[in-house]
Amino acid sequence: MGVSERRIRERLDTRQSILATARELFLLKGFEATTIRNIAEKIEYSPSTIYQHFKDKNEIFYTIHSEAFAELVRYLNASEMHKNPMDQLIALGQIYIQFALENPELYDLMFIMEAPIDFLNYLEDANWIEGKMAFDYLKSVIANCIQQGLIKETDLESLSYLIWSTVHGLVTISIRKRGLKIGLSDPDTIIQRSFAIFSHLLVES
Amino acid sequence: MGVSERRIRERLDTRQSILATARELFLLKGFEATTIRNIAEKIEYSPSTIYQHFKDKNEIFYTIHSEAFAELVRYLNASEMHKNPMDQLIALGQIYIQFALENPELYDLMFIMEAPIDFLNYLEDANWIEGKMAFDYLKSVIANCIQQGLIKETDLESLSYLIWSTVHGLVTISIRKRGLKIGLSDPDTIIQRSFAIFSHLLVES
DNA sequence: TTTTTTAATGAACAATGTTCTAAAAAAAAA
DNA sequence: TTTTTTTTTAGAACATTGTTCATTAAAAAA
Repeated sequence: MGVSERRIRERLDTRQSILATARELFLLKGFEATTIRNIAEKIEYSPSTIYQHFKDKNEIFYTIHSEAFAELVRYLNASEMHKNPMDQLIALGQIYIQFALENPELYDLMFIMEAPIDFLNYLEDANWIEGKMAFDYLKSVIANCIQQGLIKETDLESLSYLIWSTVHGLVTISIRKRGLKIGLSDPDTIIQRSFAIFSHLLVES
Repeated sequence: MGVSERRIRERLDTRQSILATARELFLLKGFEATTIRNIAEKIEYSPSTIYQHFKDKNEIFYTIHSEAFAELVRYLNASEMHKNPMDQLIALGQIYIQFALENPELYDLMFIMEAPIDFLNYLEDANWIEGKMAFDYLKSVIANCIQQGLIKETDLESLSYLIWSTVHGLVTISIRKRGLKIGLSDPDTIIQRSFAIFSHLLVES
């Protein structure tokens, strides 16, 4: 009897349409401005139906957040064209910045907003697997650099965290509008220029 | 007639009590959980009264945000005990990190949250003077380092932005809880360890 | 056909920021 | 002192929000 299979499929379909609509509205109007009723209206269901698929609003956006990591990984994969791990590391940083600036709302969801990550606290023993995997990948590339003597050996974890923090800081100042109205000579290129300096610091160490 | 003076004084008093209460509740419960009605109840006025002193909720918290910069400056002043500008620069970074970790909600208001800074967009030709002044101060210290040959000469603006971004990134990953549940060996010291590496990169460049 | 399980809804709740009109209080004028 | 004007405060109201819950509709199983 394929009847229960169909029902499962249908259930998954509405779940997917909830997510797709939530994502669309979120990218268009932001997290707070995207309401459950907005989503419900667009998929032609009542608001209550959404709560049969997701515990609350945070869970919806945590799910989108997770899917966004697949997108980031697609971006980051382009770095593997470089054989030299130092080149790859720098490419990784540039691509990370590119992703953040091209998808500021998604980046927000992934690395800045509290709401989606608070959902993790609701689960017990929940690890942030998407973040952990991305960070582990960064660590592995840096480990290669150290192994080949391209970077002076230091604590791998600290150095990785530093590099992540630096690119994260560069893009979040911009995303949260703290770089504007501060008297920069050329606000549009400041991130690239700063990252270039950081790259030199790393290479020449 | 000191009557109008008294009225002005009284008006300022209630304004101050609004701010003090808003700040108190904000530090206790956060921005969203601090409601206009909360504040009104605590100062024993009706909610509408608050709107005679502030345009909206964002303006209240923009004001608190501005006052918080005075607190940050108090912290940063301690760096002037160092005569060597390189020592001062590193102290500056450490103090900045200390301020952020000791006052995460204030830091949030100052450098992460959109709401208070969106208030600036409401004004025309408004500059973010608090942020600009702090950034200019950082630039001046770095300029001293370059002048004394302690840092290889590069673009002052980019380097300043890089250093700010790095410490900003270090603390915001922590404040927005992205450093947890990522498998760090010692999450409590990762910021210090990473900043130490960054300091070495700067000194040895 | 009847029973049982599942899905979906609509109404309702409590809370929010904000506005607007009416009342109260205070100051100024008569 | 009484009246008028101005300022201050309050209270009700509005439109929204996330979320819940009892009820209805639909589908599947018996």
